[in-house]
Amino acid sequence: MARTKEFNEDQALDKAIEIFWHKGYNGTSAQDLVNHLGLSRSSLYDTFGDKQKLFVKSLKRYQKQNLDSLNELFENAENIKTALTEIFKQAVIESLQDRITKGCFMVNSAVELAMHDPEIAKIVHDNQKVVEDIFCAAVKKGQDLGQISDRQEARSLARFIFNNYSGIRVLARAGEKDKQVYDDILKSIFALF
Amino acid sequence: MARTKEFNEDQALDKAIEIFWHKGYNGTSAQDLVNHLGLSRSSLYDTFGDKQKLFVKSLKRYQKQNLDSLNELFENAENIKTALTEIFKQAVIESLQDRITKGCFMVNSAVELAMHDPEIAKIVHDNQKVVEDIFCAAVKKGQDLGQISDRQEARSLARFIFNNYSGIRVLARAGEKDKQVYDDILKSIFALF
DNA sequence: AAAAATACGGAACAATCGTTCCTGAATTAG
DNA sequence: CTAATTCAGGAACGATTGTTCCGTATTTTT
Repeated sequence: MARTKEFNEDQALDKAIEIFWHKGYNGTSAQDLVNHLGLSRSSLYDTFGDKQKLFVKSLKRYQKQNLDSLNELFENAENIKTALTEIFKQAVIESLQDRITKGCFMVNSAVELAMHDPEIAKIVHDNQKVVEDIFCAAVKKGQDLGQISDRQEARSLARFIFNNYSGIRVLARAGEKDKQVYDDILKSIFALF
Repeated sequence: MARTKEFNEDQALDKAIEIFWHKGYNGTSAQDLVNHLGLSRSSLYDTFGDKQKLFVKSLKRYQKQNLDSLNELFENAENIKTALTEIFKQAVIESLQDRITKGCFMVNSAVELAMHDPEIAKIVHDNQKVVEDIFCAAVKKGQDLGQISDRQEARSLARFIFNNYSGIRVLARAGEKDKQVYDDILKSIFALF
């Protein structure tokens, strides 16, 4: 008996990801959301509750999207070391080409909010754990296949990779546009494998 | 013929650093500043102009303090590799012991503001350049003294070090309290030297 | 002592914040 | 058609935002 929803909730969430990613939580106003999502104030609050709930939902969706593509990458990878370089090279490409560089939504949120919002802190921490596990499994596989040096323990390498990924995303967020800087970092990172 | 200032401007700036570091720019209200600095609203605005100017002054002071201690560390260092490990170990100690972990004020500011405030972007970028140069000079010296492997170029290693330092500070800001995580990262980093 | 200058606390500002509510139009199912 | 539900738009909410201003107290210099 009801009118059907005219907007796609997931599409709206994708829009929310965009603007929260770009401006941060505190930097995004309710008016920004109305403008960017194309929803009315009322629809927005009826659908998502409030700003914090919308943010959490956006961040979780972003996380899922990234984890999915990360898993897919490693599943289809013949060479693990190549796959790892692809991840970093992709991050570099995004950092250089984005006219407005947004870095990583998860990293940005961790820095801005993890200390002050326990719910965000949990998401960030879970994400770290899961990504680390994915890296760790991949490294192990790579070591078994003789594609990655086993002079370092897989867990240790995984954490190291995660750390450098965060660093590069911060660099991007800070607006670094010199490809050589990224390439130098990558060169050092992969000297370890 | 004038009354003298009753508060120390530098001490007030140190207080401002504390609260901006903890809560971020957008997360810190004028009332927060009044409460934490112990100044009246009027004195605060008379002395520092406005919130943005106060933030810029705070960040610059923080930068100077850090650069000074960084330079001092390397000047007095007999062994460069040891000095580098000290820097990271110190960051880890701070990350673990701080009941409320604040990460690095410069990294936090880069993530929150560099995209949206050109003045902050310039500070962040300058800082990156200067720190990178300090690291680079130190690495070169270390390589000359045979304390650091010269399989990697100094500039590349310097950027790599900077990147990992950023990463660790993000990890701290995200609330990571597991020492093993940091130690694993450090182990990988210094396997390269 | 008089005059000049500054710090102070607090009132007050307009603007914006996130949020709620109301109205009327649109669309669906029975 | 009727009833039910959701839409959009905008008015309005109280709270908080960053900022300004004023009156008074305090201190310094002449």
